[in-house]
Amino acid sequence: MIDLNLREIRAFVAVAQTGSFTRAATRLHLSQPALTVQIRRLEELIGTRLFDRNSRSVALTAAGRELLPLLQKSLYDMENVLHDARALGDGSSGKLRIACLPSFASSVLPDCIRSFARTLPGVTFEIRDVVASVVNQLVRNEDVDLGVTGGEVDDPALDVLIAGTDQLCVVCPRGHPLAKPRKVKLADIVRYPLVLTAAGTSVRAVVDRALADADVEPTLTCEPTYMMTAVAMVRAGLGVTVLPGSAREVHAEPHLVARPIDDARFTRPIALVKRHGRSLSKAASAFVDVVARQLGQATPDRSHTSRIGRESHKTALRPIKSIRLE
Amino acid sequence: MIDLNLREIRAFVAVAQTGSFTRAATRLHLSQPALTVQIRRLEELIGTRLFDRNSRSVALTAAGRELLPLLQKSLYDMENVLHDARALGDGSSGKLRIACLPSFASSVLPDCIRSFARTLPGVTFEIRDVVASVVNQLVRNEDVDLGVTGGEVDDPALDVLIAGTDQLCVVCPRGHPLAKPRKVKLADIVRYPLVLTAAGTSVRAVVDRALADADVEPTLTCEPTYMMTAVAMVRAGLGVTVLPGSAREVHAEPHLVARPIDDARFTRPIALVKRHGRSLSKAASAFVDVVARQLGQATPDRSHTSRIGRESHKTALRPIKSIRLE
DNA sequence: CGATCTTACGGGATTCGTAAACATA
DNA sequence: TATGTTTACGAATCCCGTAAGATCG
Repeated sequence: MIDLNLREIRAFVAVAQTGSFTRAATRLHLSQPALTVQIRRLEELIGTRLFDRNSRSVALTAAGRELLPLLQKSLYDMENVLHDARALGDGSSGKLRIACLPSFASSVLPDCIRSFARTLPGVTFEIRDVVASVVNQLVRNEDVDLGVTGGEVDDPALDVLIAGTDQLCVVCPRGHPLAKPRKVKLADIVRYPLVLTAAGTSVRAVVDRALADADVEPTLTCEPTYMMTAVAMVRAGLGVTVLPGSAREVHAEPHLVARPIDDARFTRPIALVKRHGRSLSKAASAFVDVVARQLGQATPDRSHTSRIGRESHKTALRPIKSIRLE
Repeated sequence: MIDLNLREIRAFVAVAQTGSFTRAATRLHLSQPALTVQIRRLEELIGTRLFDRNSRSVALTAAGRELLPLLQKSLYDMENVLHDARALGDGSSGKLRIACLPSFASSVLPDCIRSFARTLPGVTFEIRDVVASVVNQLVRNEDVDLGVTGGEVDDPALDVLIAGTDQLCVVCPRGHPLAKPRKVKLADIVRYPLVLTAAGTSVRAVVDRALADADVEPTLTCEPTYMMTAVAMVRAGLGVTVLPGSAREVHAEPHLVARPIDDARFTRPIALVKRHGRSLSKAASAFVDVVARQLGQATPDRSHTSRIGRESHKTALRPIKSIRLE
């Protein structure tokens, strides 16, 4: 194994280019005798003279002439890689892999990425919008760097970086009785036929538990897989549905209204998680900061009851204020 | 400027590949704490963690994962270049550029190359067969590593490595009066019409000086540029010619005889030269040795008078014994 | 003789190995 | 608790800069 220093190659290149030890030493910010030693070391390492030199002239030997372009290219490549490595290190480049709940992916996440890209434009993203259980699995397997998941996180393989809650809303047509009262209670909701997303999502888990708690059994009209389907069914008058307030689908229908449910059980835990035992890259922790800031700005205000339609489209790029930091 | 050691990259690769500091240290013949320090140095240099590690597991970080293939490739390339460099250094590869008199190029040189290639097959050759003055100029300009030149060498820019003489021969038809006598003298030759190669060659210079010395003026039938032309003219009966005994053309005509001239002035100095102040590569000095050995074997014997024809073709690959070491 | 490379040498930084401390499954 | 990483520290080495020496044009 050849123990070589990049400095020695730089020294060789510098002497070859300047044709003088003295000038090369100046360029390298080195004393000239030190350069002599470096070149000699390199020559001994390689096993041949690289320069024919005397007090008046320095010239490449045959071996040096053949080696110069090769070593120069290797040095250049290596320096490029190290440069890239530094960029990776300080977070100014790299790829951030994120698994994310669909509701978050379609609401807060795009703004986070936009905001993030303003300060670190070199970072690219790989987003996977999947249900909570898959998010957890992807983070566990280190297939992603960060995960936005729903439900309680009690997996020791997962570290919670940001915890929050997502306010669940009841979605009903404008003019529906539920659109009127100041506070919507669980008891009010179960009076109407319900459309609920299929089992497996964290929202459905929350709703089922709350219903079981209250020992009520609502009429289930339908159990679609996608939230957008649920919205369409409500629009068609098949009943009302319960969705995360952060979900973009909630605001997609002009004739529907979303109202927060005044019941502590109807909040869904949301967490930004990473794999336990794995550190975050600079870029990743910068992203965590961005998400925290984005959510920190969020004020749980009337936007829950905001009417859907042109107004909401105007503000479509602003974060949806359903998620609250804990 | 990043001051990096190849050892540190090897350490990174080894740990990444083995997934363990201990195993990597063993592979690198290093104590494990030393490895820890090396990795830490590299991490500080790059500015980011490369491994997430605790007492039970070692895993690449995101940055490490992206960097590993890049650094591995750079390391691989660099090691290849260094390997090639060593091969260049010990003479087992490289290109040898030689400028050479045509007579030498067609006689002794091919055997030297063949003999050389047996021990150092990795070395390639670039041969230029040119007249003496051009040989000298090419060596002076460092366009070639070695030169085989004719005539006295008094250029301070040229170092003589091997000095020898080339016996000049008179070439005449079999049965010609000059083919008979035991010793051929200058006076014998000038009785016949002469074919002499054109001015500029070292042979012509030698002959001209000898003739001037003796104050004789021969009949010049023709002054061809190429020795082969001279031989053809002698074959056609236009006269006799004087050629270096080493020239292959001398033996190309079955009906001609070459006889050494018994006159000290009819020897042409031959020298293997290099550029003054430039060292020889390992391969080059090995080649000088081969040439010396080849010429050392040469015995200035009856081969001068050897009849031309099938016999000479049989021995065509053996060195032509006209050149004598000094 | 002057410009430039080489050698000599002392001080400081680097790097190694040993031993002890520390951490995690 | 056992395995494996990190920290601590002394010793050897490496590497630089200064100063003196050597060499070629």
